Amino acid sequence: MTPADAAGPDRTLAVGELARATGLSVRALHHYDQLGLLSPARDGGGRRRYGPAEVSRLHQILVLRGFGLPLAEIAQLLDGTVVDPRELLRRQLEQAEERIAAAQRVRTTILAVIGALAPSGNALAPSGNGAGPSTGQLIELIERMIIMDQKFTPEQFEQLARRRREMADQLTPEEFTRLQERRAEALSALSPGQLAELQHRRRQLLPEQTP
Amino acid sequence: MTPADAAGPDRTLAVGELARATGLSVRALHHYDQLGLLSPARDGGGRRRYGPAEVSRLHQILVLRGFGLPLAEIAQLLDGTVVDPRELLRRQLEQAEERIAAAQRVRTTILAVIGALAPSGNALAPSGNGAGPSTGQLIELIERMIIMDQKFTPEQFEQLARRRREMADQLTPEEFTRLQERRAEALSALSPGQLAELQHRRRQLLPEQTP
DNA sequence: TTGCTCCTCACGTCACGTGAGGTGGC
DNA sequence: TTGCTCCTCACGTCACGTGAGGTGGC
Repeated sequence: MTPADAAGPDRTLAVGELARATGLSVRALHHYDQLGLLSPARDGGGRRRYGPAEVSRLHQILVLRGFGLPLAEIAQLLDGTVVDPRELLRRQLEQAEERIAAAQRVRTTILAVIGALAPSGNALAPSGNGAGPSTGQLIELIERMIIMDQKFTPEQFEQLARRRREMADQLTPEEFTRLQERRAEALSALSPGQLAELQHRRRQLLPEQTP
Repeated sequence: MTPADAAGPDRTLAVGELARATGLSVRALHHYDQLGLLSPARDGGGRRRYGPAEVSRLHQILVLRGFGLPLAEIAQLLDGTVVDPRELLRRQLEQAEERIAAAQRVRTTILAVIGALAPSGNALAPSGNGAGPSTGQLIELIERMIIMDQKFTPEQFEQLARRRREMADQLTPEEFTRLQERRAEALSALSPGQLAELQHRRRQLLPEQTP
């Protein structure tokens, strides 16, 4: 027994223990080690041993990762190099708000599509009349909902949804297909410039921009 | 001039034109071609030519991609193989709502941190007193905000924020550091089981669960 | 001796980005 | 002849997942 072994109980964790404790994978901890983000000491056999300092640092890593920061930036932050924290907060706030807005647009559109698919009130029934809507019809609907979303207020939108439901009820599948074909033709007849404009408008709606 | 050349004006687009029109990169269109997701015809020189059908299909691809669908699933959908559209809508709705909730938690926390950093009302001033908050202090704050978030109502939270601001004003940097050190010690003194429990609670708050 | 945990390569994933090196049409 | 667009490899990115093959402690 060497003097170094004479200390108290081991307050250190093996990689598997830490993984179980944090819900991370062992591989993730290996990864952090490779990056130099979290490099524990090694025991005689070369096995990783995480002490209080490492546990605490991992703690901080997880907090920052929860904010959506890339690991490289987390490393910079924790090592005190570069980066203005206030600037960082601003950026993360912006990104969070963009994510909220984008996801809300998707949510609104999906809800509208579900509503339009349920003329009799139950869109989620296990296919009462056979196969359910075709993919083509679905995409048609989605596109229309996206266009609707910003041209009308929710009230107008509700009105239109009702009308659309009535119309859809009267269309045969053949008519629906023809409608889609006419639409594809109209689109393909656009000049590149017109197409660019249309796509530009579309892009303004989908990825960014706070409503 | 061969008979095949005698047709009307070319209603077909080169890859670069389509890229400019849609805002996609040429590389992305190449990628879709490789995947078999969108494979245009080729001219004599082997160059891609996108006709009305391809433009229309790309249109649909972009709509579905905007929903967050992986390209592989988009391909299945458009080829009519597999996949129940209603099941898909349900899944995408769930995911959108999870994204909203997660991003809102992050937003709330950041706003609270910014508020706590601004005892004199202006957190974004270009560093009136030198360097701004240290990373350690920032992480301390963030952690506290996360814990606060679910233990208190917004009103209680406001009260605490005020008190915390007063306290922070009275703490010297040395005291702040000591506080953080004590916290790290307390954490490292936890048993793996206790750590697991703590991390489990944390995980329930951060990634999933609708508030 | 049998499990269990640990180790280090090393390739795979996803949706492209980014050159590298070369060809054809205006 | 000079640009511009196009082509096909093919490696890089980000945060790991997933075996592959082998070793050490209870």
